Amino acid sequence: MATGTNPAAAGTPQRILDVAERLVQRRGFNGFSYSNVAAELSVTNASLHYHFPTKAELGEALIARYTERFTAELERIEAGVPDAPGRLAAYADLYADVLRGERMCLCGILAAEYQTLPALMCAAVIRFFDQNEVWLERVLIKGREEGSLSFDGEPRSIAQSILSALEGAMLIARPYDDLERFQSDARRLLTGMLA
Amino acid sequence: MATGTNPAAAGTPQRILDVAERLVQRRGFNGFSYSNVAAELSVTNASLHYHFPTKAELGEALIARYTERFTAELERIEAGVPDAPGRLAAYADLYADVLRGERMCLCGILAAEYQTLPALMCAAVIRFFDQNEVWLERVLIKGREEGSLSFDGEPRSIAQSILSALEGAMLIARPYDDLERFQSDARRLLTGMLA
DNA sequence: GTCTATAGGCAGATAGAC
DNA sequence: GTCTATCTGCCTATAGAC
Repeated sequence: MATGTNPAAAGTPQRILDVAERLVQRRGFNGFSYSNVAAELSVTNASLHYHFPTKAELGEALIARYTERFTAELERIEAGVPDAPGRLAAYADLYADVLRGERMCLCGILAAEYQTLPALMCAAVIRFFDQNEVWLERVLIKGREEGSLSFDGEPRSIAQSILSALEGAMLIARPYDDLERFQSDARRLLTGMLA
Repeated sequence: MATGTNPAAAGTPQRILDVAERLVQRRGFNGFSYSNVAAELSVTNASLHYHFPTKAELGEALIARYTERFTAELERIEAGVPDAPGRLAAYADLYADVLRGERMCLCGILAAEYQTLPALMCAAVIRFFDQNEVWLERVLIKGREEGSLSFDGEPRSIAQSILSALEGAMLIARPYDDLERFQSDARRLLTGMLA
C-alpha cells in the first residue's frame, strides 16, 4: 500500500464516495443522508464522519473526484478520436453513459440545488462547467480550422449552448426514463447548431 | 365573497402557494420546509397544515396551479401572436421571465428531484411537460403548413428537443446568474433546429 | 478506523383550546 | 382558521471506548 494504511480499509473513502455519488446523482444533495450511505456500506454514521467530517466536505470531495474523472475521459477522447465531429459525438456519449446508470450529471443536479449548497460546492460546480466549456471550445475551434465543422458566432458561446442543451436533455429524459429520447435530442441539438 | 369564507382570510391558500412556489423554484422541493413558509407569512406551522395537510398535497397544488397559469399564458400567446416563429419566441420569453425572478421552472427543478417525489407529484410533472410538448407541436405544424417554419423530422420530436433545450438553458444560466446567457442559448437552439 | 451512545436541532404532522 | 403544545422521527455532528 502506497499510503501505508490498513489494506482492508484502504479503499473506504473511495467506497463512501462511490455510494454517495450514486445517491446524489439520483436523489440530489438534499435528498440523501449519511445514514443512507452508512446503511449501504454496513458501517455506522460516525464512521463516515471520520472520513468526511461534514456533509459539505463530502460534497466537495464528490465534485472534485467527478471532475477529475470527467477530465480524464475528455483527454481519452482527444487521444482516441481524431476528428472534431467524432469528439462531439463521443462527448454526448459520456452523458448517455451517465443516463444509462439512471443518473443525472452530478453537477447538473447540483445546479438545480445551487441556491442551497455550501459556497465551496458552488464554486466547484461552476469550475466543472467552465472546464467542459473550455474543452468544447477547443474542439469547435479545431473543427472549424480543419473544415469539419462550420458554425456562426463565438466558439465559446456555442460551447455553452451545447453544454446547456445536453444537461437539459438529461434532465428531461430521466423522468421519462427514456434513453432514446436523450440521444434523439442530443443528435438534433448538435447537428442543428453545427449545420 | 363567492366562497362565503372570512374575507380577511380568503386568500390564505393562495398566499401560501405564492410563498411555497417561490421557495421551491429557488431551493427545490427538498430544500424548503413548512417552517420557511410559515415564517414568511408570520403564521404558525400548524396553520399551514390546516390548508395543506401534507407536504405532498402542497406540492400537488403547486404543480396544478403552475400548470394552469402556464397553460393560460400559452393560450394568450396563441391569441395575441399570429405567426409561428413569433409564438416560439414568446414561448422562450416565458422562460426568461421565470429566470428574471431568479427562479427555475417549477417542473424543471422538480424533474431534478424526481426520484424523491411522491407518486402524484411525479405524474403531474410529466403532464406539465406533455402539455408543453403538445402546444409546441401544434405551433410547429402550423408553421410548417404556413411556410414560416421548416424542419426535418416529426414535429413532436422537435417539440421535445425545444423543451429540453430551454429547460437546460435555464438550469445552467441560473448558477451563473446570467439572463443573457439564457437568451443567447435559447436563440441559438431555436434557430438551429428550425434552420 | 470503527464502534456505542448521545447531543441538539429541525423535519412533517396532530390534538385540542380559542 | 389560527393558535399553543407536543409527538415522533430523522438529520448532522461529536465524545470517548475499543
